[in-house]
Amino acid sequence: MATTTAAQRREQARHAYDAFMRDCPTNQLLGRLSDKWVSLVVAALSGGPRRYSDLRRKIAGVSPKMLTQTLRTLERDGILTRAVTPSVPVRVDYELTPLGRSLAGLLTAVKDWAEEHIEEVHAARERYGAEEAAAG
Amino acid sequence: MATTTAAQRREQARHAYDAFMRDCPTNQLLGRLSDKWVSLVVAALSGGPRRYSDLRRKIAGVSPKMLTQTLRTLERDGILTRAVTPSVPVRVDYELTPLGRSLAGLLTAVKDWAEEHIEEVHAARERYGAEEAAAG
DNA sequence: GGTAACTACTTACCAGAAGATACCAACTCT
DNA sequence: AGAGTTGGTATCTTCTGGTAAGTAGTTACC
Repeated sequence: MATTTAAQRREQARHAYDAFMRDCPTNQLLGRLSDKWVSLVVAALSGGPRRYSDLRRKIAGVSPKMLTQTLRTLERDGILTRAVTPSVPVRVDYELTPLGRSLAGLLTAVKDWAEEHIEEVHAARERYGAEEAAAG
Repeated sequence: MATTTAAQRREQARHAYDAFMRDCPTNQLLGRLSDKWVSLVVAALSGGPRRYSDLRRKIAGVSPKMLTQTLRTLERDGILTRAVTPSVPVRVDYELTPLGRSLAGLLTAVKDWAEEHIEEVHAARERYGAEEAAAG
């Protein structure tokens, strides 16, 4: 009976690592995931594969440097795949892996939260500013 | 019949804003939420109110500068409240607002994902490194 | 009475990361 | 021949985050 189910192993993993610890590798991983460009790239790819220039147009304001950098680290971490088609001109497609798709739901949820609650946040900022002025 | 339900207004809000746009305020908000310290602070407070030094101990490796900065912006944005008790020595409690609690679930989900999938990410990095060496 | 400790910060400094911009090579289209 | 497409580098400047030290107000200790 030395069998361990996938659920048990997941439960073990949850307790073996703690992102609150500075030297825990999950702390570093959380730092990578907590990135605006990561959120936007993963959200953009959640609808299906996209090309480099396609992502550049979709994610307004991203510089080629940051887009390439973000895509490379996400590829390295197994979140997405990079497929080069040696046509003319060359064509590069990016697509989420199953691992990436499991993450996409969570990151798009945060993005959607921002879109849904921006007005409450703005209202809070105005209240904060008013209190500051009254107190100052 | 000019009535609009809360659900309808939420739906409108979802379409009025687009975090992919550089100049959309939600893009900026997403940038604030996509922060390691924000994730850790909100996750730490999701279990109930905590004091400053309590947070400092819980979130290993955070500097007083970043902790204060993070707490101030989250207070300004209506995610948490700051309550000063003028005892001796002074005591400051931080607590999530209802808005903050609605966000906490999403951010702790990302943190939990990191803890659960760190080994898959490590495996992907090793594969990537091996391919690089073979190709290089 | 001096000084060490506790609280919750603030400030100054600097390395490294992020961002904007320009440029590249290869090819097609007009 | 000149402009436009592709998927990026290279470079320069600005900004952010980490480190380390200082601050204020009170109390406990010797």
